[in-house]
Amino acid sequence: MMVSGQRRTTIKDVAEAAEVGVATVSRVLSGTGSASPATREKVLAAAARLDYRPSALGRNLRRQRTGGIGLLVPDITDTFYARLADGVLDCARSAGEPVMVGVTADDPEREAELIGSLIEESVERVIAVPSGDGEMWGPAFRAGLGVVFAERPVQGGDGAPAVVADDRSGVRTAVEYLAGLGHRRIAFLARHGQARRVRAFREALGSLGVAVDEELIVHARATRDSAYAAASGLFQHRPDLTAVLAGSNILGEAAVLAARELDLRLPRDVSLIMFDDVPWAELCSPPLTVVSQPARDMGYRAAELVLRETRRARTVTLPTELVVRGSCGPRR
Amino acid sequence: MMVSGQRRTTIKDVAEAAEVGVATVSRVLSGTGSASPATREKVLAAAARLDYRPSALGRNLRRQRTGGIGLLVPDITDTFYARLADGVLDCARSAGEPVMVGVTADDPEREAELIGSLIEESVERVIAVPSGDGEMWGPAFRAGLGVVFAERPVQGGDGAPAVVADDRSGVRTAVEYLAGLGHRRIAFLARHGQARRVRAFREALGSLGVAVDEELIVHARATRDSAYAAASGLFQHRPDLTAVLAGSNILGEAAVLAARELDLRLPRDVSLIMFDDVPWAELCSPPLTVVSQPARDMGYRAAELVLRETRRARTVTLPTELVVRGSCGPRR
DNA sequence: GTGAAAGCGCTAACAG
DNA sequence: CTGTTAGCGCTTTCAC
Repeated sequence: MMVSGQRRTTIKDVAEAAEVGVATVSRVLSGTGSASPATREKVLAAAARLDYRPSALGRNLRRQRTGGIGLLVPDITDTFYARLADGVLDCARSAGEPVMVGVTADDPEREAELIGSLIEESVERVIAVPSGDGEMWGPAFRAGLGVVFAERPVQGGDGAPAVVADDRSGVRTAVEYLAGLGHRRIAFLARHGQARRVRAFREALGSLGVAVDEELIVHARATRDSAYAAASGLFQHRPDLTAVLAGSNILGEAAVLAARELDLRLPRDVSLIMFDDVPWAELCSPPLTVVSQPARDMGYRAAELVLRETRRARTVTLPTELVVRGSCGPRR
Repeated sequence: MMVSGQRRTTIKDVAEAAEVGVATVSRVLSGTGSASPATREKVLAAAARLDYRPSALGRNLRRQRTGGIGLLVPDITDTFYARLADGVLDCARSAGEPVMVGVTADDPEREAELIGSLIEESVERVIAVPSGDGEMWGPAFRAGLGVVFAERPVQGGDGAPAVVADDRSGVRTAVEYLAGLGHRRIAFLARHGQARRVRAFREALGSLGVAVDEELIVHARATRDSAYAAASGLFQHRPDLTAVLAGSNILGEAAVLAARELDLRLPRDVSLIMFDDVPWAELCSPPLTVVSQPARDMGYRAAELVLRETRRARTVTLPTELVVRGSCGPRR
């Protein structure tokens, strides 16, 4: 029977069992250096017999570096970030690296705390969807962290690499499609932190010769409640709008709900395009036209980047695609 | 300008800067033992000035225990598990514990690998949705890991605690509701590993005096493709069924898609109840009647449990609730 | 109240 | 090819 307070099997135990020195065990097990076939066998056998697992703690402390990578997302419940995380996790797993996940709730303060605890854990690589303006990343850079941003680049990001979707082209394509359907009063539901998309929205409108109506650009915080309030408020204050571009799936969901609540029919009364393709977009009534983003790829690429080299700052831009379904119609 | 290869600030640096011994620094910073107000100040000041963060590596190695907790889920992309993870992450954050997340894809082999790497990282507490029959958990128990299972208990689980939803009552309520609507040919779309729910389904049917038709119990693997294949196959092979209970939101999604593809109308041609309430259930057409599960709470409770004491095995069962919307109708 | 010193498990020099 | 040894950063006796 197994007692609860058993000591962990250490490299020393293996060395004794195999009747060799600890260094030899280390060499054999880590594949470094050389060892005679005979000793190699003895060590392997002993290790297997004792069910030995080298302690990452000891190794990391000695080598002065931790393998693990940190992942900071605003909300793991949002399928976009869940898919992003999935990509990161997959890449990390094939590299054998553990991943520490933190949820920032898009709150810079919470983000700073999480960065702090990552540093404390000696995590030296982190992939993050930065909150706010990414103002909390100074300490991280100073601590020598290898950072790759995802979804949103950071302004004064000291040239930290980022993996982002092609917002400009995504927004432009959506707006042009809407304009082609005759729409002129197009609203944009944005989350805080989507400055790039808002800018792209203004640009797209401008190059189409449509005047920008600032009231039609509405911002929400990253919660379902805030999203709903924003969408509902928009529909009520501006019953003259004929189309909406939602900056995220949460905002799209809110828009569908709010429209339904106010008895606005899609696409008869109002057309809707949502950023990010999610499984339910097809199940919705009507099926939603979306700007799909390669969320999983973004995560995977970010992980690849952070595992290689963070020195040379690059920004990887991944393509978006307009997926036309049934939520847009001609201007009423 | 900051060079890249800077050494991490250690307790020794702080000791020197404060002109005290390292032991004193340790005592002050960890709140252990006593120190004179004067030294206390000096130490705190030095630590703040140097922006010192104690290394969890050193601490854990010395104390022979790691704070962190491991979290193993089948699929972080499934909103049920994402919400579960969210609960865990939230609880862990308020306890200041880092969380390492792994995706098992419901594959026992992958699960075993992940368990191994958690042990290697000296993680000593783990929350897991076990894959398969949970046959890979022997080594974990042997290694002295504190394990709490979530969603599914493990049969010979050595009395490891588990936090689960009340499957029996959830299934029974759903089946009774369907039966009350006149349905007799009720199918159950199950994921592998949902043996409890299948059993409950048989029981519920039995106590209602409805014969169990084994062909109406269909199993799928934990992927969207497999779910769709199962749902589609079921509808095609058994056009006589009048109601379906889907064991997960992935299976529910598949059922809606498959039904639509085969031109079966909900709820006219077939009634559908799905396990797990998700945001899109309301957006679906028709809105889906569901058995809601407190996914987030399950995660939170599991984290609380694993952070306290794992010794005394308990199984926490959380209630489910039938949320009636529009996907069920009287037998056609 | 405080400092010196002994390791925790591991790897990388350095001898042999 | 292999064993001995010196730490990595930290906490914790144990003297002072």
